[in-house]
Amino acid sequence: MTTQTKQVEPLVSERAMHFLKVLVERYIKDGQPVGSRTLSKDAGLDLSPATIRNVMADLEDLGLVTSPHTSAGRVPTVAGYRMFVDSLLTVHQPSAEDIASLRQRFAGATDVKSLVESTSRLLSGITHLAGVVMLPRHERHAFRQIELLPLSGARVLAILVTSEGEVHNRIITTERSFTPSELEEATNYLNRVFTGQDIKEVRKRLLDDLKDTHQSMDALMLRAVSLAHEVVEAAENTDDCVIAGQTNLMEFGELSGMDRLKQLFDAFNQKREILHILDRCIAAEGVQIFIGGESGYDLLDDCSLVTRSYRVDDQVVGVLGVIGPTRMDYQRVIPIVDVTARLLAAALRQ
Amino acid sequence: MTTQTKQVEPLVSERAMHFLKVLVERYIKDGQPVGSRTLSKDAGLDLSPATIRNVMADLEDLGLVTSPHTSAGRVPTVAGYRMFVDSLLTVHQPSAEDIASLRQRFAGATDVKSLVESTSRLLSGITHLAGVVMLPRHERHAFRQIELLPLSGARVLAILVTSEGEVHNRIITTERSFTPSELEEATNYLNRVFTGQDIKEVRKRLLDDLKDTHQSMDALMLRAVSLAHEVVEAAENTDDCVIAGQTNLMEFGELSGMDRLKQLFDAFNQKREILHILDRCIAAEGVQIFIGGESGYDLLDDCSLVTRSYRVDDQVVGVLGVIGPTRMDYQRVIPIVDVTARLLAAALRQ
DNA sequence: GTTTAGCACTCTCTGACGGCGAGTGCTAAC
DNA sequence: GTTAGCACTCGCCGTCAGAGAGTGCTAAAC
Repeated sequence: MTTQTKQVEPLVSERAMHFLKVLVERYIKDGQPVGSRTLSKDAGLDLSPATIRNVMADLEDLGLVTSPHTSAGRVPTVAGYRMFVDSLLTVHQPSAEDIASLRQRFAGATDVKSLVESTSRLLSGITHLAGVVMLPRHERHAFRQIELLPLSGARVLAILVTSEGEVHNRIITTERSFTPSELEEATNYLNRVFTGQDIKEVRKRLLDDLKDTHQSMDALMLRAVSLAHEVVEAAENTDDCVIAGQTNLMEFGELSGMDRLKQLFDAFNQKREILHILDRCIAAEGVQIFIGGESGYDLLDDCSLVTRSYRVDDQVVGVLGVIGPTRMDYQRVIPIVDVTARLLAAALRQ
Repeated sequence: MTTQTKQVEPLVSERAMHFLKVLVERYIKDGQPVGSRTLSKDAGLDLSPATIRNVMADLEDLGLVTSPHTSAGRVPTVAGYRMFVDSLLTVHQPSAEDIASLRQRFAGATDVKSLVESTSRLLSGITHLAGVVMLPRHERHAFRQIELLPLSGARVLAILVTSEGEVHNRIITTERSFTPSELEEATNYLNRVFTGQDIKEVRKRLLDDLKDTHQSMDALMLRAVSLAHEVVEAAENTDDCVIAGQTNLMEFGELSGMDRLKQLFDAFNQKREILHILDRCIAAEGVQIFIGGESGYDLLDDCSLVTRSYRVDDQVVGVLGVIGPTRMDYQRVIPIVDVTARLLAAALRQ
């Protein structure tokens, strides 16, 4: 906060930071409070445990570490992790085997949905955490083709294809039944008028048309427009995400309260809250990290979230990442999330 | 086994069966071993605990109950549960509120996939167990329409619509790229020739056509046929199932070994083994019950499975059911599974 | 002034011990 | 066939003591 130009005692010494780094690394590895003796061996500097105890007391005063009870070692706090990832972490390239595994498994995905699913599985498999990938949300979809097919009763099957090759279909129940030729006429009209246009434009125009009922459109067109409108809405509301490898979280002792875990899984199934958090990352550049309660959701109190937005044609289309315990191997996970986002973007660009 | 006509001592007395019934009911309710004292109060008959202890010893010899340790009450064995559901259970109609809840929530489902998903959620929600619903596997799909749209590169978007209103789409990479008019020609050909035919027939004919390369078909048609063939295959391989409410299983103490549960969840995610079990139920009439290891999968050792096939037009199309601990409320669950299957069948019939 | 050794203290973990409660099996009497 | 009585067996729970780990503080050493 109050960084001054005068060469003053730094708020927290270089050495203390080094110890914090070593402590966090050690804790991430073992999952157990680390004591002064252990630290004195790990740190490389030739200092006795007693000295280290003094440093630890300082770090505790700063709120960077804490001890579960009087005579246990120290454990990083959320602030400690934050300091670690912000300033202490040396992010190197993902390991050769990780990157090989990533590239290799990024092969034959046939459509967007399954590409996203396998990306999520990939993330979870490689990190042993839960992977989460938002389905790409294009800012603009170009309307390509619509097809209206009669079904039994007063139901119509509407199929909308975007220029990106996505197919959305929906069964719509109408007030009266249409003959095949009526539907064909409507189909032709819609395709003639809207093909190639941005889907949001289409939507707006459709809404306008719907309001001006007294316009020259006859009842069938009106109805057709309303059908198309429903389909367009369905196409727009495809904000969803795919979570994979939830069960990996069951292997971490620190999350093992059964009811705690149940709540977490239930939240994953609901997806709403998770999506809400991801939404907040969508605008951010580079890898985002939420540690512990930073996400604002109590449920994720002892979880961390590492995300990265991915974009196609310089336009953000989604977010992907992993969820795991605060005690996760950030050093390894961050670059993995990073390259996965790039790979997914590349795959979507086709 | 050796039921004889001569009026001989029955293999197991009427009274003992009554006690077994009461014991199972009590154990299902409380989840704790039930002792002779409790049983003597519950059973209605005016018998002292000592008498009941004798009966229990008999039941234990028959392998119908067991005690976790010397001085605990008795607990039903798999054989005990089996006897209970086969002979002792009085299945009555589902409670009024259950049936109301079922009917009410069976409303607005728009397509098959989401209907199945909500059915699965419904099952799990109402029973507090895990619900599982196989996607309907029609014996015959009628080919209705195919659409082939060019994408960037040598890729083609193929959309197949069945008479049942199901839409299958797939991106297919071809050796060379086709012009829109070429694709249109192929589309017209396929629709002209195959519309209304059974999809299996179509498949067979396509395969035949593919073999006779030297026939009069030109290269484009051949390729189009092969595209359609791929789509048809994709449409056929939609044997999948939807599992909902897995987390409900976390609330049962008896399944609470964390690693045990993880294995179970992993199996749910794989779906393969679950599907395999369900497949075995597909031919069976009425409600099927697998108790404990009866399913043959170690993973389900202390789980039971209650399933029911559902059919449309007198033709089996799928299976649905619930998975829960062996200690589940069969009396309530069985009729729920039963009517849910009927309701789903009705909904599919539209 | 920083570092270190020494020491008392605190807290967890573990295993042993014993009493309590629940329930059984057996025997003998009704 | 049924029941009362009794000894016995376990699991559960609280207590207790000892070991181990690690701290905080103080005083001495560098």
